[in-house]
Amino acid sequence: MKQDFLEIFQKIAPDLMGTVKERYLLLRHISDAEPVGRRTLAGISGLSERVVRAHVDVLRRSGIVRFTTMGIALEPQGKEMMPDLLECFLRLNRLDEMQQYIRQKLRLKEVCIVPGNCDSDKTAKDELSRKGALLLADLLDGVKTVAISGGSTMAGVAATLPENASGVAVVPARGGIGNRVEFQANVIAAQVASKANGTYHMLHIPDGLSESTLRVMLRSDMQTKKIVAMAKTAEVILFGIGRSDIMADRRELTVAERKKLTDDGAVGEALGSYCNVSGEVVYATNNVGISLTELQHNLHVIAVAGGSSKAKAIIAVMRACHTGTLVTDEAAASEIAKLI
Amino acid sequence: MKQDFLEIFQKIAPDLMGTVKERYLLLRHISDAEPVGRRTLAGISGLSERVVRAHVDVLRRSGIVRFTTMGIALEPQGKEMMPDLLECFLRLNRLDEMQQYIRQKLRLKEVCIVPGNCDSDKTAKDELSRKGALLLADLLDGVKTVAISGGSTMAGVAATLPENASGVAVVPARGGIGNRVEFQANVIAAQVASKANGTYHMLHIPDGLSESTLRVMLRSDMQTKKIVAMAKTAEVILFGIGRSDIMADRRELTVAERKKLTDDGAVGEALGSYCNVSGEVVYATNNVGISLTELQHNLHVIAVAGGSSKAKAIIAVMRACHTGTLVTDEAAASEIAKLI
DNA sequence: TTTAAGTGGTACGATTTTCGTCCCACTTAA
DNA sequence: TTAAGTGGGACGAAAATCGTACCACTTAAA
Repeated sequence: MKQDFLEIFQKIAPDLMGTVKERYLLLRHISDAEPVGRRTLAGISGLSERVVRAHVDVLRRSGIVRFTTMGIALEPQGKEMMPDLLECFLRLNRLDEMQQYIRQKLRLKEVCIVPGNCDSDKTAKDELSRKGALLLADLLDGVKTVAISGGSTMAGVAATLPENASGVAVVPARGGIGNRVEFQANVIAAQVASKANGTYHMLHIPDGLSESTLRVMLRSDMQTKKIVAMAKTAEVILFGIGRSDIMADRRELTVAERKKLTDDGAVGEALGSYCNVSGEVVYATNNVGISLTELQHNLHVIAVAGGSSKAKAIIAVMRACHTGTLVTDEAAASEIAKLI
Repeated sequence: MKQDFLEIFQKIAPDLMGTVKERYLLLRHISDAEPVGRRTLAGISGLSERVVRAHVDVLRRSGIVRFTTMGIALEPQGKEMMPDLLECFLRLNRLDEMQQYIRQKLRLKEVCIVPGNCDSDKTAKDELSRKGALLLADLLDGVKTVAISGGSTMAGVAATLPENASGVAVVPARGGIGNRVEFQANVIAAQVASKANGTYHMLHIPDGLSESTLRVMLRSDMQTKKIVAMAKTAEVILFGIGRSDIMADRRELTVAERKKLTDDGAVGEALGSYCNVSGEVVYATNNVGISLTELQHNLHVIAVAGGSSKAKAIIAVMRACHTGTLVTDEAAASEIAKLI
C-alpha cells in the first residue's frame, strides 16, 4: 500500500479530521487521568462540556470507554488499543504541534506542513506545490490582483493550480532572474493567469543592471512602472524561498558580492533580498518589484518552500517578512523547530 | 499497521464513517463516469443533490476533483489515489454489501459483521462477543426483561457487557445443558444481571428429561412456570447458534437420536431446536423455555455466532427464526453469502 | 442554426442538529 | 457530615445542514 489510509482519509475528509483529533485528544487525557469527569475533561482539553459529552458518548457506544460513578474510564479493549492509537496519530500530531510552534516563534499568520522531504522525495515536492496552489485557489475569488515570484516551486504551484474562472490579474513580483525560461516569474504569472482565466502582465527587466541604467529604463517605461505598482498593491503575493548561496550562483554574482554575502551571514533569499538568520536584509539585488520589507501592505502573503536544506533560509526570510502564511514540508519544519 | 488505522478509525469515529463512505462512493462514480454532473451523481448514488454538492465541494478543496463546464472530473492527483482508495475500502465495502445481501436473503431485521474468523482468531471471537454486548447494552434502557441462552459466545457477551444501571430482569432462555458451569444459561443470566445491576432468575431443569417427568416437575413448580412465562414475554432475547453434531455431543444424545438428526439433515441448533438448512425444525430437546418458532412475539431478537464452520448452522437457524438481528463474523458471512 | 438536455453557481427558508447552560440525584473521599 | 465531583437530563438558542427552487451557460444532438 503506497499511501497510508490516514493520508487518504485526510484527503477525502479533511473536515472530519478535527473531530477525530478531538476524540484522540480526549482519549489521551482519559488514559492519563482515568477515571475523570466530563467537566474536568473539558477543562484540560479546552473543549466545551457539551462537545466532550458528545464525543465520549460515541466512544462509550463503541465500547472504548465506560461511565462510572467516579468518572470516565477506559474499557479493557480501549486500553488495548491505546498504543496503536498513539502511534497512528503521532506523526499527525507532531505536524500539528510544529505548525503551532513555528507560527508562534516566527510570528506568522499561519503555517502549513505537508508530510515528507522535498529534498529527497519528488512526491513531497508535488504535495508542497499543490498545497500552495490550493491555498491560492481559495483566495482567488474576491481578489483582483495576484503577484507571484519565480522559481521551481512557484512553477509547481502554477502547474497544479486548479482551473477556475476568477479572472484575476497576475503580475510577476520581481523582474527577471536566471536563464531557465520555465522558472521565470513572467512565465509563471502567465501560466497562473491562464488557469484563472485572467489577465497577466510582464516585467521586461533583467537582473543585475546598474542602478543608473535601471533608473533610465524606468523613466522611459510607463508600462513597467504601472505593473510594479500593481504588484505592490496586489492583494495576494506568493513567493518561493531560496538558499542565498544557490541564488548567488543563479544570479551569477561576482566573487566580491558573494564574499560580502557570506561575511554578512546571508543564508536565505526571497524577492531579491538576501537575509541573515536574524531576519535582517543584508543585500538586495538591483531590480524592480516588491521587496521583502514591503509585504505588510499586502492582504495575503504566502511563502512556499520545503526541504531540510532550506530550513535556515526559510527562518531568515520569514523573520524578515514578519507576517504571512508559510507552506513548508515536514523535513524543513522539524529542522526549523530545532533551530529556533 | 496501515490496516489498523481503518479499524481504529471505525472504533473512535463510527458516526463519521457514513460520511466517508458516501465520499468514497461518489469518487467511485465520478471515476466511472467522469465528467458527470451533480444531479446525475445524485441520481446514481441515491444521495440528494444538496448532499452531493457538499461532498464534492470538500473534495474540490482537497484538489481531488475539478468542476468543469461538462461536469465533475477527477484531478490527476485524484486519479492517482483511486487505486489506493479502492484497496482501502474494498474490505469495508465487502462487509457492507454482505450485510445487506444476507439481511435480504434471510429476511432478517439487521445483520452485523465483525472482521476476522472466530474459528482461528481469538480476537475475532472477542470482537463478536463485544459487538453483541454493545447491541444488548443499547437496548437495555427502556426494557424490563432480557432472556439469554447459554454457550461460550453468550458467556463472552456477558463478560464484555459494559456495566450499567438499567436494572433489567434477566432470565435464562432455556433449561440447563452440558456440564461446563461457566457456559450455563443460568450462570450467564446472573452475570448479565450483575453487570446491569438488575435481578436474575434461574431455571433448575436439566436437559434430557422424559416428557412425563418434565410434566410432573412443571406441575409442582410454580416458580419455573413463572420464569418460563417471563422468558417468553421478554422484550429482548439473545442466543447463540451451534452446529447440530457438536450440540448433539454436548447433550450426549443417543446413537438413535443422532442418526435421526443426520437423516433429517439437521445442521444447526439454537434454543434446543435442531434445524435443517431449509429452516425447518426437525428435532427439539425436551426442556422448558423459549423455542425458536416462538420468537416472533419478542421485540428484539439477537443471534450471535461466528466462524466459517458455523455458516450452515447459522443459515438453518436464522431461516427457522424468520426475524431478528444476526451478529456474525467475516468468515461466516462470506461462507453464508456463498451458500445462499 | 436551433433546441433541449445538462452543467455549475447562487439563494433562501425550513428543518435538523449541535451547542451552551442550567439543575438534579448520586457517589466518593476527606 | 460535608464538599467536591460524578453522570444524566432538559431546554432554548445558535448554527449547520438540507430541500428546492432559479439562473446563466455549455454542449451536443436535431
